[in-house]
Amino acid sequence: MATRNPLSRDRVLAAAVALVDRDGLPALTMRRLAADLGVEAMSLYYHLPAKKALLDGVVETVLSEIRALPADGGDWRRHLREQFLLARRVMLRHPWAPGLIASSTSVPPTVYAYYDGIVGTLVAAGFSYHLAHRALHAFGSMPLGFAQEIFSPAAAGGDFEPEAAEAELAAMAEAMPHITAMVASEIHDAGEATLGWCDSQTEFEFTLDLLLNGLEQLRVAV
Amino acid sequence: MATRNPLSRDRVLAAAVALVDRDGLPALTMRRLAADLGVEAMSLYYHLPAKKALLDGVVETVLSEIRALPADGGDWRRHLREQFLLARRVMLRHPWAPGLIASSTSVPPTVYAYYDGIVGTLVAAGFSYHLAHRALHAFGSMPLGFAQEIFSPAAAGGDFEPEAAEAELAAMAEAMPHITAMVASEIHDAGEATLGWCDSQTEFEFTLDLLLNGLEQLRVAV
DNA sequence: TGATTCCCCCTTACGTTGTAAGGTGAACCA
DNA sequence: TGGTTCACCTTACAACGTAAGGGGGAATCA
Repeated sequence: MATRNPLSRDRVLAAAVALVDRDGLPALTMRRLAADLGVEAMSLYYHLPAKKALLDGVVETVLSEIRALPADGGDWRRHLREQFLLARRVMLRHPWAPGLIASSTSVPPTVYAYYDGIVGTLVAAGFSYHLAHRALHAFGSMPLGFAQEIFSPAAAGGDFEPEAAEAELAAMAEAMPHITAMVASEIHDAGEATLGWCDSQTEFEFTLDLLLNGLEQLRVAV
Repeated sequence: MATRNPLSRDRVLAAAVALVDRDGLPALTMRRLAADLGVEAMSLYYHLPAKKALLDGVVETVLSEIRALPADGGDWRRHLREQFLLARRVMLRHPWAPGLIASSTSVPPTVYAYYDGIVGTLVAAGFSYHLAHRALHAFGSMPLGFAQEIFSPAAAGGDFEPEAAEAELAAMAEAMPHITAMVASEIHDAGEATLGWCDSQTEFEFTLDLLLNGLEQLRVAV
């Protein structure tokens, strides 16, 4: 029956990513992953030393989808903007990845090389190493395509009005008048293309431009 | 002996926070927590429905340490800056909390009230609701006292040179020349008060001011 | 006072998890 | 041909969260 195709670290990791994409992160157990590969759980340990290594490998696999844009001579802001938005599309394909990346302790080596390119872009644009360093920290996780926000799209936005009774809603409005007014104002002004009331793509780009423009001002101020 | 002091949700949560502060998040199991309280594991289920509720409660307990500053009439930037730095001190007391908060799905109600005060500060300073909304997203997790960065203090910074062989270090320098130069430059310029080469307090304040100043410009531009 | 109820904690047990220890057959190399 | 190595398997264990139900002491009610 078919060819005798032995496992490999890469095949295991690819299957793991596919599994998590399909059934979510909690579904990634050694036994289920092995079953997907037509194998017993302990067989995975020949290719990976432990579950932690599996998770690290999954992170590494997802991050490898982020390709570094070649340096063009143009505006550094435009370049990094495109780079980060490109990374963001990778994260949208694997919505569970930001959480996993944030919880993983070590940073894979490929990420260092990736960040090196960003620093290169900055210094080529006239940034001092000192300011480039600050900029890296200020970007936070944006170079990898996500901003770690407290209000996840699922938690906020959708759940605001649906299942709340009218009395609760009134109490809520009294307890937090400003947020209530803000939501009302935003819903009123929205109207057109916005999907819900929190377009994470728009928020991402807004924050990104805020940082890029702020850094540009610091750059020329020297 | 002593007095017959029954458990309560609050006592359980307080013990849980103490346990995690002492032994780390993975040590928080129902059995260990019960043992700390001189009780059997299943007894906890009388006060909490499940482990998830325990974790939510722990998050809630930590966040309750963050007190909202009373609104003063002064500069909004100064006010929010103090507020966020005050929140940061809470997180420094519980370094595991950011990770737990980020991984928790729902946002406790107290946080909504807290964010309401921030929106109030912004609109009182002349922000439109629209811009205040954007600002909230841009702040990310800073109102709670932390910025989710990829390079954790433990991962980067310290581990850069200690255990690397000279050959590896040279290869690393070749593979990522910009970061290498940046580190060298920063170490050279540091000298004085900075602890290591990544003062997270300084980075936090830098990013915070970058956002505050950028938002101020957008505010007056309208 | 005696009976009942409720509160608070306990014992036992189950399924699932990651993984240590060691076995097994095929392929390969001497 | 006999040993070594590879790739996978079987078995087993400790620790996890938690479902099910028991028990005893205090409070409440007749």
